[in-house]
Amino acid sequence: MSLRYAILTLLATEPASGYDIVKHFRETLGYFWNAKHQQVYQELKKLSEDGNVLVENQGQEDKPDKKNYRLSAAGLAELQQWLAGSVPPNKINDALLVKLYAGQFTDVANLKAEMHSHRQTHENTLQALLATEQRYRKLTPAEQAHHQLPYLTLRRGILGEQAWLAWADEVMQVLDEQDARS
Amino acid sequence: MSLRYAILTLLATEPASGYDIVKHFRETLGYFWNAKHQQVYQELKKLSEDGNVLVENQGQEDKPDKKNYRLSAAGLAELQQWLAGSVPPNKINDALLVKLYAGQFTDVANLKAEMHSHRQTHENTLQALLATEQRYRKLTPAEQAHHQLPYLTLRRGILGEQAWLAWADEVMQVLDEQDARS
DNA sequence: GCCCATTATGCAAAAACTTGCATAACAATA
DNA sequence: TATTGTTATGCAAGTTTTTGCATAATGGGC
Repeated sequence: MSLRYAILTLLATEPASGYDIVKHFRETLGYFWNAKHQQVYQELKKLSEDGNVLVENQGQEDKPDKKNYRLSAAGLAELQQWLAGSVPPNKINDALLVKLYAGQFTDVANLKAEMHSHRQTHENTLQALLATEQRYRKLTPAEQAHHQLPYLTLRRGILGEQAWLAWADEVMQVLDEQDARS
Repeated sequence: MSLRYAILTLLATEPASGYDIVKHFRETLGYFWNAKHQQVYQELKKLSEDGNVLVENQGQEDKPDKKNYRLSAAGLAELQQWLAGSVPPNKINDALLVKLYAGQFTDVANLKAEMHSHRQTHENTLQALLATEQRYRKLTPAEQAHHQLPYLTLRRGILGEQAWLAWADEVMQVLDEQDARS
């Protein structure tokens, strides 16, 4: 349900195509929002039918045509109405933790390999977030103030990933000990 | 898709009813798995049809009858097959971060109230997890060793919640400053 | 020249998940 | 005594999300 509002939020800052939005989720905002392209296209269609966004077809010469979406007054109103309410706490479903919980039914080597692979992903994410933070820190105070709230969400990503990696170290230590004992 | 394996994992430790499983998710494992009761009942039905679990109707005197599910050999095999593969990295969709990101379109008081309310939830969760950790620490070394992997998932919950709260402090500080300036 | 990645959109079907309603007995509380 | 909470299960319908397929042009590497 909140995908709708995630899209409206992006469009509130600047007009974009479905492709742009998907790219944004994948490359920049993946630490707090993820969606497949089909889901985004479908939601944009609905938003368009409901009058929350306006579409403009843009023919491009060397690339496929794109549809440029921008927020309508009604769209901004709906976003603000959503913002006025409270959002439910996050639902967590973590398959990796299920696997660890059930770890006694598989071998330690498997668990170690899995942790290793996930740690790589999280390390990559953290590095990308830290690089973004560096770029933020080089902005002028006025620019920083302007992006302060998005920056706070970036901080969530950074602190979250650091905590994940600290946890992974604990896990690897225990798994190494288990390995040594067998 | 992993709900299936979360359920098989719980049943691998001990037989349980749908109600028991839901309760377990809600009260104990909510920091890494969540599901509504309907979803659990539906999945148990499928697991039963596929021969992965065995059912036994238990009449109870003062309470409604319950269905006791336990893992079959085929169920254990399927769980182990799933464990042998790798699990995809977690998909994150955090509506609170969307709201913060779009914070410029609402007022600071609203954001502060929302953060406050979420912080309360996370503090309660952390306290519950820390209490569970204290109980674990009072076990004998042999018992601790037996629950070492579930304990590692508990650590994830604790480190995750602590990181969340540390982040919330950063956010509240910024929001207080913004409030003071206006 | 062939394959793959990127840009750009979409339909159709399946699977996963939520919401609303329904039943039913007991215990505690207002 | 009426309502609410806990135990215990489930159907039916809806919404959300995923998966599979499809098209189409350009540019780069082998």
